[in-house]
Amino acid sequence: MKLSAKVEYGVRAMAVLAFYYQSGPFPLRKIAEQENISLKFLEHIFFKLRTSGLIFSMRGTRGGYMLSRPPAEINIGDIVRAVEGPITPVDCLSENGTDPCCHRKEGCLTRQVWEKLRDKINDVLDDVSLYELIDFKSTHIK
Amino acid sequence: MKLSAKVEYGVRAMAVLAFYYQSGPFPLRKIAEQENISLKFLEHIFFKLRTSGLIFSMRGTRGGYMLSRPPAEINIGDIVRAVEGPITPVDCLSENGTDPCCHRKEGCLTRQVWEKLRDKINDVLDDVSLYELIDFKSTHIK
DNA sequence: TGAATTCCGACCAAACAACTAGGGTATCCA
DNA sequence: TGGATACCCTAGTTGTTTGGTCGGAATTCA
Repeated sequence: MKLSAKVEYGVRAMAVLAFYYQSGPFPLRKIAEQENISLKFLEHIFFKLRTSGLIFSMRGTRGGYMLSRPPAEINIGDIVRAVEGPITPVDCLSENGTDPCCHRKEGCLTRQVWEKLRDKINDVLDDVSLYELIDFKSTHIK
Repeated sequence: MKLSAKVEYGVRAMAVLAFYYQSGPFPLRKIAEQENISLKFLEHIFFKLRTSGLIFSMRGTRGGYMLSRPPAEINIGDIVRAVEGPITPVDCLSENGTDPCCHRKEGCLTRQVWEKLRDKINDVLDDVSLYELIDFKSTHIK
């Protein structure tokens, strides 16, 4: 029941982008330095974030990444799902019906528990936006 | 963000024990057959369930396992934590303070999100007891 | 005794996670 | 135009976890 390091890094990196939103494209190298994350590793994460449409990129000497929506419109759940894929506490809930547990949708006793769990996890993660994250920072740190 | 197969098996096996509660010790081999789980693998799982105090065992020819409390007093969260250990969405939340994220408890922006996530997961899992699981079965299947 | 059962430690193979390496390509600016 | 910078892509490496097996010892009961 763990999130991966990729997700942690992804969220922290996106928080940086949120903080510098409206300052033009922000280079990955700086994020890597600020957050002490391997640049090469971050590249992989940002590939997923970009193909998920959460950010866009600009190449060249003054290039970098930018959020494609305002921080208030990007929530943690978006980032988690972009980096890790859809949240499925047990394989039984994913759509490829190749597992023996789910022959009978009615008969799987535990299924409804896992469904509720999945929904609640999504709820929590979708309830916090990047804006709230950096707003907390501004209030308590700066 | 996945539960392990151990947890799935553990919950299903505990549901069987709940169903045969008050019928004396129930042998692991029968559970393995009913639920189509490797007996040897189940042994590992039941070691954890036993040392966590959720079940007790009786050796010998008519031995087996029994719930140590009524089904209504054992919830899914108990089983998950017994088999997988405490739920910690990110390592940052576990108590060994060896990670770089948590020098400053106040400054970790994302920490409160993960804390809320952890709490909600526990809430969902603690909200369903074995009794409710097998009661659902009795109502809809039998 | 012998069969059925729990208990216990070691072992193993495959998958996964967390990086790392290194080059390729596009773009920008001077 | 040319070099600097940044993004893009493939693949390998290393260590841990997961899921599972094996063999055997201890215990109980008929």
